[in-house]
Amino acid sequence: MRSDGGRDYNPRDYPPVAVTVDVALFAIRRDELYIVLIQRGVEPFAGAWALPGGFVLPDEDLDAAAARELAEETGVTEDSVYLEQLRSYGSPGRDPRMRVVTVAYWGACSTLPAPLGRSDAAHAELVRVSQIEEADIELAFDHEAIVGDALERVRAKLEYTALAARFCPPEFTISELRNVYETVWNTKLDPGNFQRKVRENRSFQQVGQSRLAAGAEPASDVRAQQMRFERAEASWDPADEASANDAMDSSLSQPEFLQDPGPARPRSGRPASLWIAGDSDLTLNSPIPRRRATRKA
Amino acid sequence: MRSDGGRDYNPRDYPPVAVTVDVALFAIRRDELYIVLIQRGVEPFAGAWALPGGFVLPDEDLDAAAARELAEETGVTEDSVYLEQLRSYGSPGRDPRMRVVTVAYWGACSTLPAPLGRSDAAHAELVRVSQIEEADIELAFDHEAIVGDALERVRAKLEYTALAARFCPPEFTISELRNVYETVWNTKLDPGNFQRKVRENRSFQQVGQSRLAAGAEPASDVRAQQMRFERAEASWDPADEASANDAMDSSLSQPEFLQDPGPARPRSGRPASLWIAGDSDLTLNSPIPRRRATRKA
DNA sequence: GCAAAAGTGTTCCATGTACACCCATGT
DNA sequence: ACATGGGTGTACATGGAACACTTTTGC
Repeated sequence: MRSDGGRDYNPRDYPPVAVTVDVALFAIRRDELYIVLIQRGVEPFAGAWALPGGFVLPDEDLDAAAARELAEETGVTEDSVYLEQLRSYGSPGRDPRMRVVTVAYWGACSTLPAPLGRSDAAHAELVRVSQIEEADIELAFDHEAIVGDALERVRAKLEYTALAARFCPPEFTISELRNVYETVWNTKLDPGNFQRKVRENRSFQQVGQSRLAAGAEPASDVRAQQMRFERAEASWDPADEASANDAMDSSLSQPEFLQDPGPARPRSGRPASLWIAGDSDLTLNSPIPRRRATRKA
Repeated sequence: MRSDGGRDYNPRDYPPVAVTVDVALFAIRRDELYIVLIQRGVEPFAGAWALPGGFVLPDEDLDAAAARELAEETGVTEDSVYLEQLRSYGSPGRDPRMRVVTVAYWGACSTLPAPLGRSDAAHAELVRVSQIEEADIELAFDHEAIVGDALERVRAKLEYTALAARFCPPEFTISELRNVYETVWNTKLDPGNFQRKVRENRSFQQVGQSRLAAGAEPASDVRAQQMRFERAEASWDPADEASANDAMDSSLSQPEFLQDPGPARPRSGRPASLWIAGDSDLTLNSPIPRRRATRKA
C-alpha cells in the first residue's frame, strides 16, 4: 500500500471512515444494576436496543462528544454523571451501512432525586443489566460486546477506586455505599468490615456525625440528616430546581426515567452518618476487598 | 445539529475524520525498559520521534491495522509481540493537518535472539523509556501522552497478569522473569519470595528441572538448557532461521535493532530451570505483590 | 418492644516481608 | 575457590474474614 514506512501520509488520502461515540451508562436502582438504552426506530436493528451515541462533530473532543450525545439522547446532563473512555470498536462489518469506528465510553450516575424533567429522550429507558447478561434482550450492532466490556471495567474499577460514590448522590450513608458494591458485584459484604474500610479511606469524607457518638450536640447534625432525607422524598421546590440546573444548558433536565421511585433507602433502622466523595478523584489508598469466600446469601 | 435523538443518522453525512493506529511497543534490554520509535522525516514534527502507526485500511480490523503498521514500519512481526488496545485519542488539534482520531495500542516483545534481518524500517530504533519520562526527547503529536498512558497500563497489567512473560523469549528462567518486573517497576524484588510466587502460579509452566533436585537424570534437562543458552549467543543456523520465519510474510524479518547484543543473561552462577508462559493467556491466579517498602538497592 | 441498621471489638488465618542459609555452576 | 544466582526454610507483621455484641431509630 504505502511504501514510505512512516507517518508521512497525505492527509487527503485517508480512507472513508466515520467516527462515533457510544455510552454505556450504569445506575443503581432498588438493589439492581441498570443501564441506559435507547430503542431504535429504524433499520438496521429497528426495534432493538442500542447504546446512546452518535457522530463526533468536526471540532469536538471525544469526551465532549460522548457527553453531548448522552445529553441529547437521554437528557442526562454532564454534571450528574461520571464518564470515562472504555475502548474503541472498529470491525469492518460492525455497521452494515458503512465503515464506522466507535469510541465507547462507560459511566456511572446516581439516580438523583431530580426535578421532574420533560425528557428529550427518543425512548431512553433503564434496562436491567441482568437481562442483557442473560441475553433476554437484543442489542443492536456490537453493543452487547461493548456492554460486556464496560461491565467488566466497572466491576474492576470499583475495587481500587472511589467509583462507587458516583453511583450515589453527593451525600450518602455508608450502607448506601456498601449497597453499590453489593449490587455491582452481586455479593454481600460484611457491614462491620466495610464500615472500617470506608472510614480509613481518605477518599471518602464524613459530613455529619454518627448518632452513636451523640447525645452531646444533636442539633446541627440531625438537621443535616433530616434535610438529606427530605430532599430525597419531599416534593420539589422551584427555587431548588433553578439552582440545580444552573451552569448547564437549561433546555435539558433530568429525565423522569432516572428518578428513584421511593424506598431503596433504609427501610427501618436509623439514618447514619453522611459521606461525600473526596477530592482524591478516583484512586483509593487501599482497595475494597473483593469477596473471596463469602457465604452470605 | 441533529434532532432525531437516536442512532438514525444518514451514513453519508459523516464528518470527515481519518482513523489511524499507533503502537507503543516496549522491550527490555540490559535491565532497561525501551520503546520502539520512528524518527520523522517530514513536517509536521520533522526530526521528532513518533510511534509507529498509520491509516486503518477500509476493510481492516483495528487490531490487524496495528499489527500491520508495526510490521511495515519496524519489521517486528506479529507472532513475536503481544499487542493490545490502549485507548483512543481524538482532540481536534492533535494533528495540525486534519482531524485524525487514533486508536493507540501497547505491546510487549521479547528481544529475541533473532536472525539478522534486513530491516525495512524507516529509521526505527529502541529508545530508553527513561529518556521520555525525563522529557529528554521530543515526541511528535500527542505521542508523549500516549506513551505515558501505555506505561501506566503496562505497569499495572504486570501485577495481575502474566504479561511479564511476553517480554521474555518462549523459554526463560525465573530470574529473567523477575528481571522484567524489576525493570518495569524500577524495584528490587526478593528472589526467594518471587520464586515461590511464580511456582504457585499455574500461568507459568516448568520445562526443564531444577539442577538442585538433580544427580538423577542430568541428561535431557541439561541438554535443554544448554540449547537455550546456545541459541542466545551462538552463531545462527540458516535452518533455524527458516523455521523462525515460517508462516509469516517472509519479506519481513526481525530488524537488527531488536537483537540483544550479549550478556544481559546470568553473568555467572548457573543456568536454572526453564519456564514457559502458560495457556491461561494473561490472567494470574494471584497477583505478583508490588513492592511496598522494599529497601534493597 | 421489636426489627433492622449503625458501629465496635476481637479472634483466626492467609499472605506478604525479610532474611538466613544451602546448592550448583561458570570463570 | 569463589562469586553469583538458584532455591528452601522460617519467623514476623499485616490485614482480611467471620462473628459476637451494643446502640440507635422507625414502626
